[in-house]
Amino acid sequence: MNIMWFRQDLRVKDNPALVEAAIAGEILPIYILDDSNANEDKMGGASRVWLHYALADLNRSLQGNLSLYKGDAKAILKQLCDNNDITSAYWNRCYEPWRIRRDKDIKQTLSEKGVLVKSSNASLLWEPWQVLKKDGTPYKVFTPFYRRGCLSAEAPRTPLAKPNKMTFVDNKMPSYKLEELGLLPHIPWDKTVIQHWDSSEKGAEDAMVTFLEQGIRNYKEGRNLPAKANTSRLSPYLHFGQISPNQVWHQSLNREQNHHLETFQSELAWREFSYSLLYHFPQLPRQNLQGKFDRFPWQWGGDKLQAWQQGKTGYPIIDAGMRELWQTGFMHNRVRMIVGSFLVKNLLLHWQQGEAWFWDCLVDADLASNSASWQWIAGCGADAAPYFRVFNPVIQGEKFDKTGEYTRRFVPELKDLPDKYLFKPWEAPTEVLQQASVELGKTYPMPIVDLKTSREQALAAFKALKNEEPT
DNA sequence: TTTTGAGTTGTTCGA
DNA sequence: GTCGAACAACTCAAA
Repeated sequence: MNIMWFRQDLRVKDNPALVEAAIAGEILPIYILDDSNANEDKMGGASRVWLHYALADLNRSLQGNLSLYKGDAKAILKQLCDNNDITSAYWNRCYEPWRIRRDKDIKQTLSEKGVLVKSSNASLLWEPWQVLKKDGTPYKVFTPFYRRGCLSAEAPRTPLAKPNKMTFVDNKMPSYKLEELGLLPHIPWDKTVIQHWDSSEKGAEDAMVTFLEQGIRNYKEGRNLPAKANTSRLSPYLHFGQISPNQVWHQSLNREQNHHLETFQSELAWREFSYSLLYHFPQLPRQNLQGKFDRFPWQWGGDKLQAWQQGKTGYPIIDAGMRELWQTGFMHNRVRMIVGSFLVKNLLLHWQQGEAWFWDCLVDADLASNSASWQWIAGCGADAAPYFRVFNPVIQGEKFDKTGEYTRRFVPELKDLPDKYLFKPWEAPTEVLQQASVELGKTYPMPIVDLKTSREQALAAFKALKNEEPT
């Protein structure tokens, strides 16, 4: 019999390893919650909730045959082989540094036991080792990575169908019930998050179809407007592999090409770029990619970090974003940039604290995308924004949430403020505040930093960094 | 090796 | 209100 080890590929359609296992013969499908090898990259709270429902859905697709385990993957796989007559094991590749290390070790161990091991690519359009510059080194700038590296490489494979026949066998080794994995929190905050989503494979396909039929129509501009449904919202499904980038890529290529579709395709390529960075620079989640930023005077902890996390900074667009994150496990991309810039450049807090908070709160938390994006906004990453690019939360709010629909949705205590003052309530005349039942410092906080002075502080710190002698 | 052109997402200031 | 320049050079990629 053949082990099909599900990991970040929780789907039955377009699953190369599952296809291989089905061809090989009888399948023993398993999932292992491996916290013991993840160390500081252990899955966050929101991701665990998503995973819980994704596993339930996958198990249904496999007619209840998915065996669940938790613990060290190598030990569990060895036991599985000892308890069953295993001839081969199939899985799809993961790219987090700890998983690469672990899987390499497991592959060797199983091979030594006489088990045939085969891994496939199910989650990237191009393998990170495949897209390199002519001199064999990895790209550090997105545009040439995508245009020359990706688009001139071999086209991504076309999606595979669900295996038309899957034969399952009895697993002789006892496994866990889904509830016993302990993925759901003790305090039931998960209900409010998960009600915003259909975290199934079908939900992924529905989201893709809805997006490609509706949201894409005005994607290029609309994707910046957090009140609009112009973004794909596919990120959690892509992270857990409930849909593959190949399915999305080919569905998008099947349509008449225009600049909206091209913009969306390049967003899929940003995901690839993040994975390439993580693969070639495995220190990405923990170290500044540009070493000189090690001397940047970023701070750690304190009241301001807490205010940011709780959505109580006194800047409405920031607070709306942070509350969207807390309530739904998601934040619109434009707002992620605004809150990120604010944390790093106005509060002067280290980007790793933002990364850690997102990691815990996002249902789409992804080591590659999360760390590459935080380094980008902090200015210390690959292809990073110039240091003088500091987002102004008032202007950004006025520009991208003109009608205030998004901000009022998540900061309802300001819903009666007129548009003119919605993004800067501290400038509103007393009678306007009274009329809107807003009492600054009571019903809504005063700004925790001054935009002008904090901006100047950040610019000065960046400038000092530049002028310092290299160590 | 040297040269050349280009680089996701912004803000402010002054004309 | 609108528009262009300044912000600061630097690194990357490719010819």
